[in-house]
Amino acid sequence: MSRSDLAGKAAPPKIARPVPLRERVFEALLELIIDGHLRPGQHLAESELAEMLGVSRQPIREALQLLSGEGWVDLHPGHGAFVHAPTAEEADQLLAVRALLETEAARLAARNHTDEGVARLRALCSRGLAAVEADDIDGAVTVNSELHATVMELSGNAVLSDLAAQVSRRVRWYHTPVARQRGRASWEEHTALIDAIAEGDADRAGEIMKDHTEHTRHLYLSRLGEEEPSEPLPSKRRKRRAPASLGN
Amino acid sequence: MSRSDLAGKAAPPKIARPVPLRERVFEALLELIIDGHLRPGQHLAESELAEMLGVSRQPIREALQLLSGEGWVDLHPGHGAFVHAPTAEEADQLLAVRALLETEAARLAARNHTDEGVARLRALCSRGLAAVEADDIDGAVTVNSELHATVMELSGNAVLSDLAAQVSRRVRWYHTPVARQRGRASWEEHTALIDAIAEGDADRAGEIMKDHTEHTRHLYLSRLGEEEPSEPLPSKRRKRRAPASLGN
DNA sequence: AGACTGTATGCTGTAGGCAGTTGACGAAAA
DNA sequence: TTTTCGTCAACTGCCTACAGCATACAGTCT
Repeated sequence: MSRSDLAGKAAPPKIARPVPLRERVFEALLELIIDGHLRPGQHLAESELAEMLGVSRQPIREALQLLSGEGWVDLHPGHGAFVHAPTAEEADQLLAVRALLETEAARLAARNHTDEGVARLRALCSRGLAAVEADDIDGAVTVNSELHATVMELSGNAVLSDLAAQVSRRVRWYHTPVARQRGRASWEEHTALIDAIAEGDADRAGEIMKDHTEHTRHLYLSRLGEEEPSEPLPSKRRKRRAPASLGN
Repeated sequence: MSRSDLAGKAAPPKIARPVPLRERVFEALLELIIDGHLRPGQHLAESELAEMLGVSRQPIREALQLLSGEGWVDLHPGHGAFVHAPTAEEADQLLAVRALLETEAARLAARNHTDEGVARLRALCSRGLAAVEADDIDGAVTVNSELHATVMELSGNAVLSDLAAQVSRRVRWYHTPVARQRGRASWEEHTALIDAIAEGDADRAGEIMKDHTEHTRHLYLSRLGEEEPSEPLPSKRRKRRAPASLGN
């Protein structure tokens, strides 16, 4: 039976699903935000974006709401969307939460480790080291994300994985410039992490991951201190409110 | 000057901002889902909902996307929205993540504790105990949520708080029936937790919160085992695919 | 001159409508 | 009887249009 053969074989690469327009708009706007073309605090008029991207307002609206859900833009009812203005305090909190989630994931991954999973991790680690040797920063960052995502997957907790994915995406906003400085050291820590996971040593894996993420966190904070000496400590909690009327 | 008088006085209760329709639709649909009027796996046709609620399709769409973002419905491009079918495995993972986030929040809250914050916690605890004594389950659940939310707030990490809020809302889907059984014990643990926070003992606060959340988690799992003896262990990972599998 | 009010403009929120696609049912052929 | 193809209905995705509100400006009155 030709039919059952097809049904039995295919499926994995969920073939040919035309990507909804709202998601392409989402990606486009996200890139514009990360690139800095749309600057923090800037008001995003739907009509304007619609004309700019050559689509109607509807997909724009939906994309903006997706972006709002992930914290990239702030939605003020009746006033529209504004590019989220990340504060030093928020970045710190984000990195702290990431550390927490990743640590737990490493612990769980060590507990549920499989040969196949460890092999995938080692493969990614090799690729990452190669990228660093070749001075390919973007590649290294990408592989780094994949590796952390894989650890998440191996944790076996899908909910944890989803949450961490959200957080990681936001973290990558600040992460790229830091990656250069971390360089090799980061990947040596990865190797140690994988060893711990392979041995099923949950506590050690968690500890390594915690140190690993805290390293990047502190590196980020120190970098920030150099660049913006005016606000070295995340103390001021200035809520940026865009329209005047919402002010008080 | 009459003007400055007015400006100086009012403001606190952010007067009369007409709630966007999509949010009211969101609430309405959420209630329908939790109530069980919309059953897991059910297909949600936009036109149908629009007519049912007496609004246009647009706010329905936006509400569905909000619901999707929080995991209440699954959105399949080209096929529409389906009420999410929670599995035992997912519930367990959700409760595990909640435990993780709450534990960290308790630790941070203890570190940043203030007299004012502790006072608020104690007030909530009293209200909760009163509700339990009066056999007011719904009230107890509400106060319980407020208390946990307050601990989150006192942690000082807004990102952590947002994530936990998401998770908690989903947890409450299963939580209500369990609350009855937890009863008094839960609130005694709360009291101990607040004491630890008041003393600034981060480790103890974290430990208590961990035990506290794990208690409810295990209670939920054991309850589940009684009701659905066919699936006592969260082992089967059956990925439910909406369009095709609606047949079975 | 300063403050207040009326008007105008731009935006968001919502509605309605059209085209493309998907899935199902039924009819015809093997 | 089973398989396959054609037709049809329903729904989603997207676009356009309108109403309500907020803000900004200008004119007028004190």
